Amino acid sequence: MVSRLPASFYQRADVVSIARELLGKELVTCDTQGRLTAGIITETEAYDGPSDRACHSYNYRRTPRTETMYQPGGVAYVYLCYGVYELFNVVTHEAEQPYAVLIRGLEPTVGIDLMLARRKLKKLARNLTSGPGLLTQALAISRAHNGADLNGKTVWIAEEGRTVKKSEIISSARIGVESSGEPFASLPYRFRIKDNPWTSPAK
DNA sequence: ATGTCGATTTGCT
DNA sequence: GCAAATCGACATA
Repeated sequence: MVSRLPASFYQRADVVSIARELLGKELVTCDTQGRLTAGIITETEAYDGPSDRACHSYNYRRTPRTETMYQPGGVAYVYLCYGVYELFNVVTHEAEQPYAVLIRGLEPTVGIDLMLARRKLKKLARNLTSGPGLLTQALAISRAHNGADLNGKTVWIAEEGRTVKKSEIISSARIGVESSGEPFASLPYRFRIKDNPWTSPAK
């Protein structure tokens, strides 16, 4: 909850390693009223920059939306998906190298009542934070956070969380990227904590 | 200017 | 199981 991952963690070149290492870390937000909400990261996906056709920055595509991905690692990339849901990513690598990790699932830890209220749910269940478009609602993350420094005061990722052994990491193909064609659609860039129920429902 | 499609989720059939 | 919601990016005109 307290000690934030240093910029050096995000600015490494290997986005796949970072996606794996983010499992077990704690994603925290602090809203305008100073209320904290957080959860352990249970599921991630790596987007391998210009060489990855499933990535928004494929072939160095540069638009108002993708501009954030070109910032130095350690900032948030939040974009609107299907015109409806805001998805939260962690920008990695150095400036001008557009790589990112999508956060797809959280195990709620702090401010559960507030998260339930934001999601308009009665009881604690997987659909509170397990899914990329759901966890942003629960933590009140929006495009206002796009470009936010992950070492700042509104959103950050804490080192303490849970230790995840390599043997506990399940890798598989990413979700919703079939149309990117092979080999991109089959790359094992989706990572989950084994046997953790707080992972996204999509297969 | 207009049409299609997407790193998703929900609600209804 | 499938369509709707509806913004940003792209292709075509």
